[in-house]
Formats: sequence, C-alpha cells, structure tokens
Amino acid sequence: MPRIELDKAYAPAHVESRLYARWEELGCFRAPIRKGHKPYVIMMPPPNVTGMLTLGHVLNNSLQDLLARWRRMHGDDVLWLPGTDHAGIATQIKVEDQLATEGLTRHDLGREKLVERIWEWRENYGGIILQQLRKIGASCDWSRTRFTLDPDLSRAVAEIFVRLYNKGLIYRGKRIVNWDPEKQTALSDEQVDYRNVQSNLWHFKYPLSDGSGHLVVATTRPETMLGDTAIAVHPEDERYKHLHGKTVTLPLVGRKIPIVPDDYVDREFGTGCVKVTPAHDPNDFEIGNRHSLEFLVVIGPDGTMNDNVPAEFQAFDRKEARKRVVAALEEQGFLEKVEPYSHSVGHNERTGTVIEPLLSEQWFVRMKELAEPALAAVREGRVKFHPQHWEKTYFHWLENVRDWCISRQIWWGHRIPLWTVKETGEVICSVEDPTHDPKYAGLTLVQDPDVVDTWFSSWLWPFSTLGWPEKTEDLEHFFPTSTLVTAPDIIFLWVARMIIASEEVFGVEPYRDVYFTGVVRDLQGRKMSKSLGNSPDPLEVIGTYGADALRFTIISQTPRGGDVRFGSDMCEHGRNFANKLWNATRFLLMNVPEEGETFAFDPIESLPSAPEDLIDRWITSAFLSCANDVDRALAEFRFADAAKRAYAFVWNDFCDWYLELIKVRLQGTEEERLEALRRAFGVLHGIVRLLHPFMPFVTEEIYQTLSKLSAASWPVYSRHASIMQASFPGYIEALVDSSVEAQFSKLQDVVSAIRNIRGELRIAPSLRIAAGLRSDHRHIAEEWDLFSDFVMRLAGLSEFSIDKARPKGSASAIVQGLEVFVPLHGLIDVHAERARLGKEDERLLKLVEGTRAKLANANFVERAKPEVVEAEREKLSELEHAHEKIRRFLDELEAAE
RNA sequence: GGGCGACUAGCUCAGUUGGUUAGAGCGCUGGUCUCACAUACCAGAGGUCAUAGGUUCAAAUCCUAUGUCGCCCA
Repeated sequence: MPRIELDKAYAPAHVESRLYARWEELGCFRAPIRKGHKPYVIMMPPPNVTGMLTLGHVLNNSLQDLLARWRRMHGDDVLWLPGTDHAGIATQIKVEDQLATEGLTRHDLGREKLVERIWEWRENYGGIILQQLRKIGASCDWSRTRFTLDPDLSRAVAEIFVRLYNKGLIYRGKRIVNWDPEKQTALSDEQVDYRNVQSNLWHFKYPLSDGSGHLVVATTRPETMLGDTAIAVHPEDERYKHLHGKTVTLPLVGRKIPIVPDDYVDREFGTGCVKVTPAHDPNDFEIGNRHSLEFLVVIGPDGTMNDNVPAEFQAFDRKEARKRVVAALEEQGFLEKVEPYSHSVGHNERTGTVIEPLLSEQWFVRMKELAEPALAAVREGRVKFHPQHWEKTYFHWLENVRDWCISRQIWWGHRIPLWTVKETGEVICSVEDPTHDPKYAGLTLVQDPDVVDTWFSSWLWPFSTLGWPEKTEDLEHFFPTSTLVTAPDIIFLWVARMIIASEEVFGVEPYRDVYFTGVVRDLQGRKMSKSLGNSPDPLEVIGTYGADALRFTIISQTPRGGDVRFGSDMCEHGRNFANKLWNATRFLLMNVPEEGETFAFDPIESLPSAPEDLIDRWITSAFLSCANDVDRALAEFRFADAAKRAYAFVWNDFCDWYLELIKVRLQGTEEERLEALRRAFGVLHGIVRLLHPFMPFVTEEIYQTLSKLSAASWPVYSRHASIMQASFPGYIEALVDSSVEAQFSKLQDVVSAIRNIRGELRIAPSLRIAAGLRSDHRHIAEEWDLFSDFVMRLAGLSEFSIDKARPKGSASAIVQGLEVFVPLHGLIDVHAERARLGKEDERLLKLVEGTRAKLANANFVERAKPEVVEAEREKLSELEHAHEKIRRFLDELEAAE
C-alpha cells in the first residue's frame, strides 16, 4: 500500500460537507430501538421557524451534540429530536410585513387566506435554521423532525386543552391582560418585557364633592383618569381617615367617585392618594374587586379612547389623549405639578409596542394545583438543574405562579377547540371538530376565534413529538427523556411548564437533567443583538475557521452555566487544535513503511498490558486517566473542563512530549520503529474517539484514514463505517499507574531544567552542548542510562553524563532532589548564570523562611492535621537542601571567576 | 424595592470538601523555519485573588459589610 499523505494543514472546508452527507447516508443519526440498550434522549428546544442560526444556537446545539455523540459512543440508543416552533406572533408578523410591501393587510386576505399564506411562507423559508444546524455537525435524527403545528402535535394540543377544560383547569375570565394594541392580541406575563422609560409624574387635584377642598393624586398615565372609578388611600393613613366613604368629583368628567381605604396604597408615594382605574391597571383591578367598583373601559383594543369618555377625547390614540387630558386639566386648574419620573413600562418583547393593560375576556389555565407536582419533581431531585442555583428561581416562580392567559387574538396557531351552539348557547369542548357531528345537525356551531399561546404547544414538546396521545413505540421507548439543554431565560415560559404538563399527563418528569447555558455576549460583555451589529454570523465563522474550531472554542469557553464572551478571533484556539491533531496524524503517517506488508496497529484498549517501555506505559496511563476525567466531566456537565482536559493531554503530553520522544525510537532499528509506531497509532486511535464528540469532523477524517491504513487487522468489534459507531475510550485500571507518571515527570523536569539554562543563558538552540546529572544519595546511572538518548534529543545535547563529577564552573539546577548541570567551559556568560541562580536563591529563601515560620508556630504543629504538618516538614527539608545547593553553586561561580 | 450571580495575570477563564510554591489559553518579551505543525517549537516576564472586617494554627476558598457589574422578579 502506498504511504498515505495528508495536507500540511487541516482544511475543514474540504471535509465537512462530505462527511456530513456520508453520516446521513449511513443513517448514523437515526435513533435505534434496541433490546438491552439504554435510551438517551434530548429534545432540541425548537427554534422559531422564522429563526436564523445565532451563536446562542451554536452554543446550545454544540452542547447537545456533544452529549448525543458521547452517549452514542457509549452504546446508548440516542435520540436527539429536532424541530421548529411555529412562533405564533413572530411568524404572523413576518408574513404581515411581507403583505404590507404589497399594500395589503391581513384583513384584506381574511383568516383562511392569511393562514394559507403563512404555510406557504413556511414551505419556502421556514426552518432554514435546521439546515444551518447541519453545518455545525448536529447529529440529530432528522427523520423525526417535528413542527409544533404538525397535525399530530395539533391533536396533542387539543387533547390537553380538552382534558384540562374538563377538569375545570381552563376557564374563561374577565381579567386585565397584557394587550398589544398594534397586533391586537393578548400576551402572557412572560412575553412582556419591562423597560425603564423616562416620563413624568403628573400631580392632579381632585376636588371633594362636598366642596371641602381637594385631594392630590400622582400618576404616570393621565389619560386613564377618564376611567377612574375611585380614589384609594391607606386605611391607617391619619391624613385621610376622615374622608373614608366620601366622594370626589372627577375633573373633566364630573363623575362622583368614592374614596376607599386599601392596604395596597403606599403612604410614602406621592401624596398617599392614588387614582383607581380598575379596567386599565392590574393593581387597580384588584382594588376594584375588593371594593366592588365599577370597571370602566375607556381605551379600546386598538389603543384609542372609546365612547366612555367625553366627546372631546374620543377616538384619540393613547399618546394624543394623554396630551389633551393634561392640557385640559391644566387649563381648568387641576394640574398641580409635573415632575420628571422614570418607571418601567411593559413592551411586547418581540415588537417593542407599549403594552396596554386591558380588561378583557380571555382563557386562563388555573396554575396553582398544576404547579404542585412540578415543584415536587425538582424538590425531590427527580429533575436536577445544572447549575443547581436555578432551582431557586424555579421555586420562586412556581410558588407564586399566577394563572396563565393562553388565548391569543391572532390567526396563526392552534385554534381553541371550543364551539358554541348559536341556538342553545351550549359550549362544546372537543378534540374532534363537532361541526359535522349528526348530534348537532341543523344547528349553527361557532368555534372560538382565538388560538392558544405558542407555549401551550411547546409545553408538550417532550412527548407530543413522540406521538402522544397515541401510544407509540417511540413514546414507549424514549419517554421520559434524559437531558434538556436550554437557556435560563425561558425557565418559566418553557421549562417549568413542560414539567407541569408532563406531571399532569404522565405523573412523571419529562427529563432527569436540565442544563442551563449562559448567554453569548461580545467581548465587551454586551448581549449579541442585531441592532448593535455585534453578532457574528456563525456560518461565516465556520467558513473561516471550520465547524470543529467554532464548536471546540465555544465549548471550552463556556464557564459552567455562566455567560460566554465571544469574539470570532477566539476560534483560532479551536482551529489550531484541530490542526495540531491533524499534524500529529500526518507525522505518524510519514513514518509508516512505504512499501511491503500492510502496517497494522491495535486500538489502545487492545494493547497488551504493561509494555516494557516507560514512555509507552506513561502515555497509556496518561491517556486513560485523561479519558476517565473527560468522561466524568461530561457526566457532570462540566463541558469546558472536559474540553480543556482533553486539549491539555493531546497538546502537551501527546504532541509536546510523547511524539518528540518517540522520534528517538523512530530512528532506531526497524523493529523499534514499528513497535513505537504501533503504540503511537493505538493512542491516536483513542484520542480521536475521545475528541469526536467535541470535534466531529476532523476526528472522523482521521479515523477514516486510520481505518484505511489498518482496519483489516482490527478486531471485528472495533471496525466501523464511522467513528460515530466506535466506542468512547474506556478506563482500564490496570494500565493506569501513578508511579510511572511520577517517574516520567522526573524525566520531564530534568529536560526542562536544561532547557531553562539554555534559554536563560542565551545558548543558541542549534548548539549541541553537554549536560550532566548527579545525586548525593545514590547511584542513578542504572535508571537514567535508559533515558539518556531521550534527554539528549529533547534538550539538544551532544553528551549527557550521569552520576559523574560536576565540573567547577557549571550552570546548575536542582529538580526533584537531582542535580542538573551544564558545564560552561568558559563559553557561557557567568554573569547571566549568577543572575539566574541569584533569582532562584531568592525564591527558595523566601519559601524556606515561610515554611520555617509556619513550623515554628506551636499552634500550627499542635492543631493542624498530622499529615499536613508532616508534609510541611518534608517540604522544608527539600527546600533547604535545594537552597543550600544553589548557594554552593553561587560560591563556586564566584571562585571560578 | 426583593432575589440571584459574578469580581483571580493586559484579555478570556480554571481553582473540587479551607492545607505543598494560585494555573491554562490568548496577548507580551527573548530566541528558533530543530526532517508533523510558524495555525508551530523553546524559554521568560506578569497576580497584595474587588475592598474592609471577622472565624481559624491556616482563607482565593467560610461568615459579615461595602463597592462595581450583570441577570431575574415586582
């Protein structure tokens, strides 16, 4: 077989799409249902169907893919289910905007046509994001892709609605809702974004009806005064006690409204009197209920003043009405003062429209009792949050949960499955459309015009995607799921509600673990946003650096659940790492025999135990420890730790030390050479499997190369069409040997010490020099003879003398009790060496003194744990020994001068 | 106003239950195109662990307060 040659640098663009296509062809992503295999299931948080890939998605989905690939390599039946969300308001807006360019509104088209149009839009542009996810290597089961408006999922929505309705958990209520006058729909509390707004606080005089003076009220919303139906004061407020039960006459309107005592009033705020507008403020609504006040709606659904106000204000928009009311009050002498004031105002989180609290009839879910099992699930640890502190937020919300307004006055979404019989007023709640039911023949059935909140379908996602309410094989095998990876900002909107739904329907939790990612920010710590233009396009980043680079960088940058600061440049980290791995492979391949018999090696797990060579034993041991650490880190959701651990092993241990060391053996006899190569390839085979979940493409490409080279000789169970099917490196305790690792670290330290001398003394790298090693305690020749070739190679020596006398006038160092020296032979700067030793002398002196002081402290010796004291004593003796030596070397240097 | 989280090298972050000389990557300085990789190699500099108290023989780590920043809720 001809030698396999790799490009000098890894070129991701050449391999990524090819490999991804192959994975799909092989059906690698399809979730199997196999006897004796544990399922491992992740439901992808469905991105909006209007969505485009952002770095947030990259982070989120890279982590999901990491988990999916890792568990798949452990032999689990992995299902990672993708899909999109119909995103009611966002999507409808998108298409309405499109219509607007044609000069049309949704009313021109009518409901049916608009919905048709939106489906059309979805066919053409919807779900681009799912295509984009393929670019990062997402290994989700595309054959099971779901959309929240799919017929199956719609049925699930109707089913849950009917169940809750029949249990009395869904009711129709007249409440203050968050009304968007522009889109003309209600929103849930969670869809409202409160922003601080600079405005004014207006103080108005309301005259007492008996003519005995006036009260002053402060408000940020003058226009609502037209709908005031009371004045409230604190019951204990001495200033106003005598006024309870009296009335004031509302300026501009002339209505007499009562003064009521209510605890809600903050005595410190303003004058301690508040105007009460029960139909336009949630708090006033409560006051209105408590005191049976009139609920007077003065602002209509379109945000203009309605017929319930004096004619001069009717039909004006909220903003204009405010101006006119203030002007009129001022003119008539009711305006006491205006002061600048900043307060928070609700906005539609999607469109930014100012929300109008409005009294209207909506459908609500009664949350209190549904919340109980969901609270218990997390309290009892059946669902675990990572990081755990999010539990507090979860508890706080659920313990104070309010009823959920689920009806939306838009057209794109799941219709509410309720029909009213026009003739009888009977209400039918039914999964099936009853219109054609013979039972109602001859009667007119009118379906509720509203749709449900999008989240009312998303909360079923963990099981509606598996076919519920049908009892499917998928549902049977894959539910409950395993892990949810999502952002904490939807902990209420989605996470809590999924747990609620799952508890309600199945009495079990929808997943065992929830991992909350952080927010991706720019390098200044700002949130990525379109308007700031600080959000790099992930696809461009992939084009520049490669998908593996982006993934690896973002994974190793993610602090546990903390926010990620990200700049595209940072992807160099991942790109360089992929290239490093590539070149390590390239190097080994260059050493494969050119012609003759097929070269064969065994994957690391198949290596015979206890190889003779210390270096082989060391790299094997180090690799297995690393694999074990990575495995554990992943199991604990410490993704960055896992990535960093693997990185450090591959770069420092494998490339910097191991590959450099085996170069000696690669220049030895043919037998030595092949033996060294076989071991090295065995380790590399383990490394690519270890890294595959992090960097799927480059590892697959290398794996394919290794297969081509040698698969014929591998055990059948380790021959795979794709690395995805190979096993994640396991832990073989017998091959992990800490004494070997300790011994090896001596070799490293000796080499480093010589390099340090070379570097500090400015000895040209090309200059081969002599160096030596000795110890006061025992003869070390035997042990170190084996290593001398390696030390010579790594430290650039022409000669390495072991346990021989140290020539006067040497540069020296003490490492692990060993004396390392480099004879100066007059060609080296004595001054520099003195400076170097002086620095070391100072450093050691400080340590020695510090340690002595510690041990001189009777309290320490008495109270600290004996092993700590003992360790401290040992440390002192070592430090003293080293320090003495350095001192002596310094003296010698003086003498030599 | 209430709650949560963060503050460690110029930058981005590690630092497990208090206990060897606080680490890494990038950046910086000096040197190398050493036959895998300059997307690299070798060496080096750089930190009173936000501040002030406290607990302890011992604090980056535990407690309290303060400051700065961020997030959530109202």
